Amino acid sequence: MITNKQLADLIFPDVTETIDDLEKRYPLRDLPEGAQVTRFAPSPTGFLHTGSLFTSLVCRKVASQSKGVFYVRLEDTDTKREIAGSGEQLLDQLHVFGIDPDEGYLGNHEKGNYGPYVQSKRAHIYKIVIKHLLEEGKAYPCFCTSNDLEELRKEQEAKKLNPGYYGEFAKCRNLSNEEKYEKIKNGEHFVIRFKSDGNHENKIKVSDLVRGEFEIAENDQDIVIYKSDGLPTYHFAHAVDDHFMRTTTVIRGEEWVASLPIHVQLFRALGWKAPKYAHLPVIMKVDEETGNKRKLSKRKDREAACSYFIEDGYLPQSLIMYLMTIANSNFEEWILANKFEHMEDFTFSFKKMSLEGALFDMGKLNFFARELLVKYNKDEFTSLAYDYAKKYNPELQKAIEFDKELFANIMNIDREKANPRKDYEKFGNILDIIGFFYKDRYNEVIKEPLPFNEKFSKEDLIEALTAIKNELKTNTDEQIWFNDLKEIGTRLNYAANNKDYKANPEAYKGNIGDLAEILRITLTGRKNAPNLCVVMYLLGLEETHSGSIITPAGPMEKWLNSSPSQGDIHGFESRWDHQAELYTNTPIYCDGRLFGITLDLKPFFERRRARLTNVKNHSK
RNA sequence: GGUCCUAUGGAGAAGUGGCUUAACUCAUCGCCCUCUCAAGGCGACAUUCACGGGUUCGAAUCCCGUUGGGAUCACCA
Repeated sequence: MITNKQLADLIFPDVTETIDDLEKRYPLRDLPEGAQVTRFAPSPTGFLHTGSLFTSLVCRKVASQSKGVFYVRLEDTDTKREIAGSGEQLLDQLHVFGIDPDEGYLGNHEKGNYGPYVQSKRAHIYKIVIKHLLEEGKAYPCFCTSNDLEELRKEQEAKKLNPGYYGEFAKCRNLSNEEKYEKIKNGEHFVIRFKSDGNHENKIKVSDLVRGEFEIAENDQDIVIYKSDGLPTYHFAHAVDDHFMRTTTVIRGEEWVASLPIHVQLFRALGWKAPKYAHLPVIMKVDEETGNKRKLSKRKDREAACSYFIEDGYLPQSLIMYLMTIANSNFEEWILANKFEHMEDFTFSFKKMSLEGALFDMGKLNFFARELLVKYNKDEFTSLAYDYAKKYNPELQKAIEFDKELFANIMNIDREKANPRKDYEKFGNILDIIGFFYKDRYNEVIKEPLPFNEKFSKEDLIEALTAIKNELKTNTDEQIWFNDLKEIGTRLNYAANNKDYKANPEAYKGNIGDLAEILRITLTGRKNAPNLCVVMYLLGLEETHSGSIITPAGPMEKWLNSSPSQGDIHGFESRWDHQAELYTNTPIYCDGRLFGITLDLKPFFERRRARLTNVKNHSK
């Protein structure tokens, strides 16, 4: 007659310690009343997922505000999926987002008295507990092969029964100790299963910090707790680790709700008090193919990886702020009232968390990101942008290094003032916005057809630009500059103010805004660009062509004197397709410059340095 | 398919039986301001809370059913 003890000794001959030893080695934590011990337990299988960042944010917050402990545990029991080095990376990324654990696995080292914090290094601990379970007859070795299990599943499917290893289907459960002993002696591969005493018909009450109480069927599956590779499965490791690491609050993704009965059962069988659970909703996105919501997917969605936001030049804090609005519905009002500052003072509550997974909202992220970025002065902003560019964006780095002061001045347009512009949400697309300042990016800027208002004919545009070219002078004084523009406008019959124009639109060609827009589009290639007066100054256009702003080179002159309807002068296709009814196939796009205007910026860039300082902002 | 969760506008949501002719934020649109672009100010955007029943003097709020969405059913976590 083989006893459980003998069987356990056969399987784990080296394990001599007991659960009591472990209890002593990992004593209860000495923490103030109400302190929560939370943990983030990632697998080293890749980069930090946005959902994981969300979870760890909540963990960090809950621990901090209760004066508890937040630690990281590496769950590396799946050796097949493990990606070398990703554990360290995970920690680095958390740090970038300002989430630093108090304890646990910290990448290059461990900290704390409840370790090891890497599961593969805890194998001996799991064995102690499993041996105990074996001795108590609450666990047993199972010799079924994957083929056996596959057949079992097919049989169950045919009979329309719940699939799995349970009750009468749990063949190895009924093996005698002699049989088990024999098989092990013979070197048969085995796993260890937990012997479930649950009944699928029974409902148990479970409680969740965000969902409240609900009922769920008892677990009747004899789940694997010890794999043939000698490592535990998640369920078992969770029970053991969170018990001995003295976790008070398990915060994890919603996908774990379904296995809660297993965990509850495990804790009960071990005679341990289960932690509190909080299952967080998953961040979703609408799938473009199906139109349905689905979990943010690392493979399909770039925003699923936290690194994307960093590489695109978002301030980490903006993502954190956005995630917090998902975490607590009252956060948004709070942070608005607090002018986007000191978000660490916000009190998080599980009750204010929505149960449904929110759709990731890029627009809202951008909103927070702009509000955050607008707080920096030009030098802070420039240095942040430069730090980013050096790491992730060589193009931007080149632009900044070309002339750092110029860059700072561009960034300063309408910045250091009461109601600053909010042009930038991230550093990654800055060049798309201000590329026109840089000569070597100019062709990029005018790649698309320029968005001139269709109400103006080509003749109107020529007239306006020619006048501007000849008469408008760059000025650091916005008032003078604009008066000049108005004068030109008035002469060409553009209403000097909007009221006049609105009162009698027929009497005018357009209003001064239209004229400014024509100039803006010509200079910048866009309908909205920073303050034009400053733009002109920074472009250094005043030094060319005896004070005129636009330098017409050969093609322009040629074109201005040619008839608009003749054929393809320079071999470029028409860029005016949107005005097809007027100018179909009219070749007015010359030498890579729209409208035949060659903005030959070279001299400006060569001579700019001297004039870069002292740019006035004339907004009140 | 079984089990669990869930359902308020384009998005995030407040709302727990009468205070709601449904807060607030983002987005969108409009107006105002203005000397352009912004910024700012103001306003519009769910006569209705997935649908169908019921309870009630009264329901977005409670109950039942239907439908939709999500999660989960591994020697993965």
